[in-house]
Amino acid sequence: MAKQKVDEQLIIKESLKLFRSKSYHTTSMSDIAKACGILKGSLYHYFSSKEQLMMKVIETVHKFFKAEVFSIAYNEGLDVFERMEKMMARAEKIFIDEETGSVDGNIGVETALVIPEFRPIIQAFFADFIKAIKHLYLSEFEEPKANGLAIRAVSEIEGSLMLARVFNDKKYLQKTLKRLIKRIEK
Amino acid sequence: MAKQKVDEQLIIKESLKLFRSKSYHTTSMSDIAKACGILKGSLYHYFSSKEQLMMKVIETVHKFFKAEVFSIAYNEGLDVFERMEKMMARAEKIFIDEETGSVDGNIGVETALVIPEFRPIIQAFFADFIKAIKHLYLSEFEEPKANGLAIRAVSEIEGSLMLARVFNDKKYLQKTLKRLIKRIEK
Amino acid sequence: MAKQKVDEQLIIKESLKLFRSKSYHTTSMSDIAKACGILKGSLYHYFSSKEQLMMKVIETVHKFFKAEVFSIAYNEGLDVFERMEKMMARAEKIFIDEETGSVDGNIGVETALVIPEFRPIIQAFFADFIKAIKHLYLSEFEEPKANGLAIRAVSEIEGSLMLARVFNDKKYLQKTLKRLIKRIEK
Amino acid sequence: MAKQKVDEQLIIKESLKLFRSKSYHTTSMSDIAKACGILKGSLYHYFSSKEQLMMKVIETVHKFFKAEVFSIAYNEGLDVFERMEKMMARAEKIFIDEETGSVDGNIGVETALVIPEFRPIIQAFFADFIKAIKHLYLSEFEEPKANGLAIRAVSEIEGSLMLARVFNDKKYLQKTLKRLIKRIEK
DNA sequence: AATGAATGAGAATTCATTCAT
DNA sequence: AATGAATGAATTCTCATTCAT
Repeated sequence: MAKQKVDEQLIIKESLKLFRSKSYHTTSMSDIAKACGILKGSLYHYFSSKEQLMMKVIETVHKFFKAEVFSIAYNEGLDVFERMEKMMARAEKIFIDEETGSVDGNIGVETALVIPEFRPIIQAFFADFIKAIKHLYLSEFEEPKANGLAIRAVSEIEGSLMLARVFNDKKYLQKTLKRLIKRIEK
Repeated sequence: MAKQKVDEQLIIKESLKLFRSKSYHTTSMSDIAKACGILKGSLYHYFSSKEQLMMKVIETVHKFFKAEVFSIAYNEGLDVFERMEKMMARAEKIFIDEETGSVDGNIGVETALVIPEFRPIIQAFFADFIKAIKHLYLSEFEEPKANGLAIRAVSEIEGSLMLARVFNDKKYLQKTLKRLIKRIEK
Repeated sequence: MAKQKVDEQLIIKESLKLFRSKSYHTTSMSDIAKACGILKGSLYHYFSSKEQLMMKVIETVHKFFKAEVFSIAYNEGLDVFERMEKMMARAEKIFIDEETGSVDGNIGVETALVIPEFRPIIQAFFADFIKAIKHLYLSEFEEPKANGLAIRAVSEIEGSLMLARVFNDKKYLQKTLKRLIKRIEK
Repeated sequence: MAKQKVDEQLIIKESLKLFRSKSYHTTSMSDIAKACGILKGSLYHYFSSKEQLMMKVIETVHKFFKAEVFSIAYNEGLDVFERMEKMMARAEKIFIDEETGSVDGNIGVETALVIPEFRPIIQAFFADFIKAIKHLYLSEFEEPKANGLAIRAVSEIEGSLMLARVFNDKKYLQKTLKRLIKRIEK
């Protein structure tokens, strides 16, 4: 590791890692500070509270998915099937830790929901997720149908993500992603 | 027998309520004691630790689902469609709080991933869930196919449960359950 | 073990074992109850408090040493050397656990001294210990000298008992006891 | 540097006082914090646990004895008798509280037998104590004899320390120390 | 006598946060 | 910006003791 210049981005990156693997509640500010190579007190120069930090983390994830995953759905240069294929491939890469092969959580959505402040940003994330997939289905289906299919797709992804974590087996997720791609083909 | 204010069952019941609405980590032993009308220390008469208590809670939920939900899948007195219909109806009732209409968290899933001791019991729960649904699919499909469909069904249920919580709208769950019933029909 | 009829004596016996191996402060009433095969609350039928129990334990040890060890010093049927020899042999047997060969503490005198109520009974014990040895020395030495030698002997025994425990090696004690016997011989 | 009320050394010093007068088990972290003028939680800035603190305390005592007492035995500038005399005088000053005149407990000996982590450090302390006295005896006696005499000397010191505490009378210790000095003379 | 549920005070420890330097 | 000492409230857990049955 290079001698890290600590900045907001680094803190968010390290927090995300910890929140994903250990969940929000079992990650302490101390853990985060240690991961960043600074002291606990110094975190408060960048973020006024742990909740604030978490919100920035969720927003960052949201932006990242927007730029790296959801955007693919709107890429006019590819056909619908190609877009779905690419999107699912990208999502897979993000959800599965390249080094360990283990499946990382979605920042512990379940736990996060306990804190009301987090709800709107989590909602925004999933709304965009659904919207992107719906955009693809709209090429083939009418409005209410396309929306339902998108919700179902996101449900399947999130549910299989959970099973993958519970059983410590990325296959659960991978099969779902493949199935979703095929479903477009028809 | 001595003066008896509470018993194991009451503590488990109150803990379950709290764990479902507030999550494991944000529920303190103090909260539980208060809900039971006893003092913190008295809880340790019944359960040697918070983790122990949580395990009993998960086991209780597991047993309850076995008796009240999964068992329906094996009821030879009904046809396969009726069984699925009944099962989903029963699950719906359990997942949705009758009084508030809000969707409760799926106890422990989050913690299972953080506290290793919980993992096996959570796995057992989902294994039984998948098995029950697979049993229904086996009337129509061969072994590997039936298993895949069951995993997919559980994924959809869990994923839509999550969306229902995120958006505070039970419809997400209800639509999924209905869809699963219809899927059998065909 | 035969089905123990619980009585004061049994409780004292089991407490002594625990206090000697684990010390007063790290032995809980629960530990004692368990060792006796009864419930915590039942202990209070026999002893009004943990301190009360400890006092009875010390007194019992005192009486036991009086009857089994110190009395030997006053046995006119033996010569002084024989008495010392027998006394030390008896003490050795008591201090060293026959089964494990490990050296048991003196009910944790150090710890016990923290509680003022225990002091007089502990003093009485050591006063009698010194008196018995002094009685032997009086056959050869005058009053102040005999007393000094006895105090020194008890110091050596207690000090080497401590070293034996610290180094987990009964040799420290055994050598001291042998030396004390030889010292009489001259 | 930040606002500084206490430092590691102060905490160790205050802990030592308390452990010596009240023993490890009856001294709470709260007691220590109070003695240092800080809050309980702040102690954990300096020591990660009570056991850790105790270990540092024992080590500090050990170092102190090494520098202030045991070192005297190796002082080539003095003859053997002078060294023993000085060493015993120094030890006396340490064992007897100057203000109260009472004999303080020998920190940790009791706990060493109950908390396994402490045993090695307590053993190291006594090994060094024996070694120092043995060094003096080696000027007059051969190897095995010198060792035996040193062990005996330490036994006498520790045993009389205990009697001094039991009878609340420093004479027990003082006489032993004097006797040990005289024993060299001959 | 015995039970065992309940108490209530107190233990060690954790942690988000503040703030003087 | 950064430090790191200090806070103070909360957390899990322990334990001697009480008492209705």
